Amino acid sequence: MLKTNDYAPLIKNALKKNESILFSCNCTVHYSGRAESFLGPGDRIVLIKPDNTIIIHQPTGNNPVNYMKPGAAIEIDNNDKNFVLNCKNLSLKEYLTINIVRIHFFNSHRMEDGQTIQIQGTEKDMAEMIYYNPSVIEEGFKPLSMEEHTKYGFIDVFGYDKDKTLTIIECKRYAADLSAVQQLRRYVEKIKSSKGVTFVRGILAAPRISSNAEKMLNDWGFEFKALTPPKYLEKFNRDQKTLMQF
Amino acid sequence: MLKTNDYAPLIKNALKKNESILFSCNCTVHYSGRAESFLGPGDRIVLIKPDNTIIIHQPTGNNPVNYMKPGAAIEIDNNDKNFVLNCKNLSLKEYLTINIVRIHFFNSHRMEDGQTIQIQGTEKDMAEMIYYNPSVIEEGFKPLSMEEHTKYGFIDVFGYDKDKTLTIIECKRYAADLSAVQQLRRYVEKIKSSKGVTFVRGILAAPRISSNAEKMLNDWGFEFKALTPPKYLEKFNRDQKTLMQF
DNA sequence: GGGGAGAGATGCCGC
DNA sequence: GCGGCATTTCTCCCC
Repeated sequence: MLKTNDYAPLIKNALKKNESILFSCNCTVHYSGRAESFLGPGDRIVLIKPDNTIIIHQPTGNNPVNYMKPGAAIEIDNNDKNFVLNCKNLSLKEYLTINIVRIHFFNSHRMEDGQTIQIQGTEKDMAEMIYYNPSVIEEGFKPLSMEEHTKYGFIDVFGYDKDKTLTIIECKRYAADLSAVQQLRRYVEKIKSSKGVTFVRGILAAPRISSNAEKMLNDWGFEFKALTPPKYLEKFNRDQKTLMQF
Repeated sequence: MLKTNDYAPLIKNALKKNESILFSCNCTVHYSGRAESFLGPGDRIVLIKPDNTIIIHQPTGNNPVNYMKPGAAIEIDNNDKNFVLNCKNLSLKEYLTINIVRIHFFNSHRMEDGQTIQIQGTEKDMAEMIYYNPSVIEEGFKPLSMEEHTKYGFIDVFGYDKDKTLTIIECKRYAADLSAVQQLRRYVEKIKSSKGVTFVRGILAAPRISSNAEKMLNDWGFEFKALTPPKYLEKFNRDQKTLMQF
């Protein structure tokens, strides 16, 4: 049975060998950086990755209670009284201190993973759907550009309607809120002033829109188009549903 | 040496006993819900909490590559060919499938933790600092309310300046951007129309402001006040700095 | 549950 | 590094 202090060389060795370190312990945690935080004593799971990411989880909840972004320097301050992990990110001016009382279990091992996650159903997928199938907005809509990073902002879809009126479409993959309306308003105003035209159509495309946002949208003369981001894996999804007997 | 399939009863037993489960495995992951995702084969760490949170980490990066929020139902589909964790959250219509090829290590244990993290240096701390020390904004400023949820919106600080002009202060703990200016603009316009006054001062208080945001702020006749959120633990921070020999 | 807004937001891309 | 913006954002709070 290892004593808490005995884990120091294990951690040092694992860090040197670029292993992932996983342990459970009773500890307190201090953080100082963009904000300040303190977490009193309790059992937590600590994950240290080969890129020196540090993630601390309590036994409930989706999010880590404390963490350090990749690239932290990790020092072990180990003596008869204390077992402390001092983590610093000098460029971000962030400091994390884990005071470890007892380690419940410890593991370190090398991980091999070259995969990148593939995600679909994003806002960009929505913009592409509109660009290649402009009739989902309305008949006669002719897109000119998509995902354009101009000095006027990042405009999702930009084109002319059947009456050759300049039209800006802002996509949201989730329910559109007040800030989405204001984003659209910002783009419309910038395009109006830069092109020197008095009217530009603004369309907010999203699965739905909040009541207050819809009111503001109408006040500003913009339009809402109900549209859901495409999920190309839906075939898989249906298969899964069969498999999992939903 | 356990075979991959042998872990099924271990997981079932740990779930029943409300233990936290930690394992490392080679797996593929499918997600379907708000979006769709697929992650090809590789080594990952899987954390399953007693509240049925599921978190999957790759060997690099701060954020989990896949996850399910607390409350997921977990089923084990285990036979000679496959070892699969099927996770569903019916109310959120989210589904996560982990196809496990090999388990590298496994641990489950009970965790005790009743602590809540204490954080300081938030936007609310900024608003309180202004409310109780209004001279940090300017001499003569008299705050009337703080953190007020009115039908006009959530206004950080609201009061009168030395000339008895209605003044709205929007706080940001980080660099103020375009959306912060538009948020202030929204509040000012709402208060103007609801109070029937022609002029309301708008002040954006933040550590700094982006160049474009400052331009928009000036265009709309608002003001910027450089202000940093207070960090009450700074004494601790200084001690830490000494301890850690920065 | 919806709506609004903060967060130690994080992460990505473009300049 | 800054800026602008999406995110399976997450979380909290109020109505």
